[in-house]
Amino acid sequence: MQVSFAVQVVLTRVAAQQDLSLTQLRLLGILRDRTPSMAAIADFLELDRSSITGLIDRAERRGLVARRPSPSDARVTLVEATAVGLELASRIGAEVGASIEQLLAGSSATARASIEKLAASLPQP
Amino acid sequence: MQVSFAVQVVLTRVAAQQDLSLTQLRLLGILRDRTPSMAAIADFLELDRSSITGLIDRAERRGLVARRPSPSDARVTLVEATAVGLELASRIGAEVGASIEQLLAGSSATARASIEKLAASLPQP
DNA sequence: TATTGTTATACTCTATAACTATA
DNA sequence: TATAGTTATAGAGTATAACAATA
Repeated sequence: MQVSFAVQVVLTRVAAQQDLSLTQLRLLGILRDRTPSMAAIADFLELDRSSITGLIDRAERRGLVARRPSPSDARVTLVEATAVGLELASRIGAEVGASIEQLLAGSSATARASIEKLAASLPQP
Repeated sequence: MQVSFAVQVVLTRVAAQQDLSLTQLRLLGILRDRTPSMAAIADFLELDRSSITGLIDRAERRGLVARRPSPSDARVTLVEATAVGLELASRIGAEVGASIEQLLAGSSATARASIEKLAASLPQP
């Protein structure tokens, strides 16, 4: 639990530096390599679909993402990161990586291996 | 990060089962063995003092905590868990412990030792 | 009929700024 | 003057229920 909270503090701090919430940070992470539907985003984040509407509204207002109609199903709206959003996502990814690395700075190779093994045993990410 | 999110999912689920937010869950955890001032709670949770007013209002409305004047300083309000709040905190503590234990079910003794060592190396909890 | 996304509504959580009561 | 707590206000995040458009 301590480890968990330490990581959350790191993520929250990195997000706050870019004036983002943890949810917006996770959204950008999802959009780095995908262009999911609203429903798919709700599934990823385990939120109700009605919550996604506002989330995407706010991200769109900031120019980080854009809505696009699905070519195959007129009911579906796809969401993609803009160039600005992708750039920010990339910057955040690097920052998070560095911060986690720093968190692990004092831990041995065997400790890291143990944690990786634990992570692998967890329910699907 | 995977480990961190897995723990957060556990905590959020346990809190939701009792119709509590993660913040209310943390509050109850704090009050298990303390009767802090409003300001001290703000420090623990790293939130603004104005946020604590509403947090305690809602917990008080649910009968989980009670405000009490400080005997030594008339400006200070102390917060203590009620019997109901303590009972709930205890139940939640057991539930969280069991869930984390389950999360670690497949991991070896050396893996656990590594994680404990990492936790010990982290900035003060 | 079932699914997708939105709207309307309500609540929690959080912060900033202004205020009061006390020290 | 400085500190503790509250209020007013604003915004993000979240859910439930009802709805329109499409499949």
